[in-house]
Amino acid sequence: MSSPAPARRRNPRGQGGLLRDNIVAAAAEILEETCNEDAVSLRAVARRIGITAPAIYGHFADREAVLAAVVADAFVDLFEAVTTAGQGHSDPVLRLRATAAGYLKFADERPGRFRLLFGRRRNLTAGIPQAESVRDMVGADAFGTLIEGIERCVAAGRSASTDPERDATQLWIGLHGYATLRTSVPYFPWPPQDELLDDLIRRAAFIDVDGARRPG
Amino acid sequence: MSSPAPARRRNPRGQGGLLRDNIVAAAAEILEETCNEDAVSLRAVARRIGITAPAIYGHFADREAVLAAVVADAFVDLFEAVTTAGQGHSDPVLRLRATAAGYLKFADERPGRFRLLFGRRRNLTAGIPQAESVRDMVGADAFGTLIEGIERCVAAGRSASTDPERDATQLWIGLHGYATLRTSVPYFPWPPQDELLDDLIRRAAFIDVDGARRPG
DNA sequence: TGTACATCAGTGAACGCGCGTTCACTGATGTAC
DNA sequence: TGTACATCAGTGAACGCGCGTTCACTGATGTAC
Repeated sequence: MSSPAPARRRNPRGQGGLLRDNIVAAAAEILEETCNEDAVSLRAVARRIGITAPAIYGHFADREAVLAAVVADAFVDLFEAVTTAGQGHSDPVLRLRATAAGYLKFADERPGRFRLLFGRRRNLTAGIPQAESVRDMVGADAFGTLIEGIERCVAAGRSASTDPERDATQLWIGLHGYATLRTSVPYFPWPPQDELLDDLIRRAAFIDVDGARRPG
Repeated sequence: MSSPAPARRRNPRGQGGLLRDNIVAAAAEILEETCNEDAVSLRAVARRIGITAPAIYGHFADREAVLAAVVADAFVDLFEAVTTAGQGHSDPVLRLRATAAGYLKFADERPGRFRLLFGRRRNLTAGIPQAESVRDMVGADAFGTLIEGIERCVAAGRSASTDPERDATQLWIGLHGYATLRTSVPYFPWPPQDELLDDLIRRAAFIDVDGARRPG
């Protein structure tokens, strides 16, 4: 694949954590380049940083632990991408729209991480308990951003939603379906993203999107 | 993984095609059991049928060709699952609903094939040209079933859709998003499938689903 | 009906590869005196 | 300020594994005479 990185100066004592970060970052890079989690081998990671593979065992128990660290990072990344995308819009409809676009952007720009998060049913999520309510679910923060976005629209009289949680679920499903399908079925004559996003929001959350885009 | 199959009686001359079918079937089985296309190795396939790996080269150029054959089969399977699911319903709304449920059922019962079809962006779809219109797209048959389903509802005065192609796209996106998310985020408090499916159809195709389920 | 033979489906050994993981080790770094 | 030493981040060789693919081959099968 890639040629080995130049020889690396070894970290000073007590700074082993730096290498740990390098390992996770390198694993994420390989993941993004290959979009294949099986391609993230300890040897490939080591090669990229310029260390030897056994050095990784000073920081992680095994290969699975490295991947788990990448997943944890990716969850944080996704949450940040979604929440920051909506900020800066005072109009609640535009805000919700930007939030939704943030999800699509994450999937587009970090396909490897996106696939890792939502791809093969992993042991990584095996320990996560079935949530009774959205409120106490893992990842509730990110999903809550969608609910909140719809609630703002309702409060502003811009959405006819009577059940923001239910409608947020529909919106998430639509966003995720589009994010997934457009990469796996690229030859489908997809409409422009703007148009499709409007359709999604309009239908999921009972919002007149055109009214927000062309006010007056 | 699995212990080798018992010794196999060799096919009579001219019947080599039988082994070819066995190879594809075994590959599909391994795919379903592991849900991981990288686990479909020629050696594992051979082990399962009770032949040696090099024998596969009499029927396929290489490993990629075996996977391509599985994909081709899976496309046919999906199309059949979707079309047959809707048959037998005279009510157009119930018919559309059953068609949509067929998609979910396929994803649920054949997750390995489903992932292979819509998973990692493959070389397999690299040669497929970008479609200008849905009509001349690869897989237009299966998608056409959705369009047709909506058109029937419109014709029966049960759907307010003014653009069945566009609405079928929304329905597909929703179906796919749900099929994907419910397996990768099983701990989410998903509503019952019936309920969610009604929501999807109602919103995507402007249909009063309750009217069809509780007639009168 | 009997025999020699060509066909070809499938075998078995071997190749070079990258992998996860182990183990004993090295040698630069910081510290104690 | 100088030296001996303990620490520990990282090395290098080795293990056994499964992989895709190649190659020369074998031996049951069907056919020609």
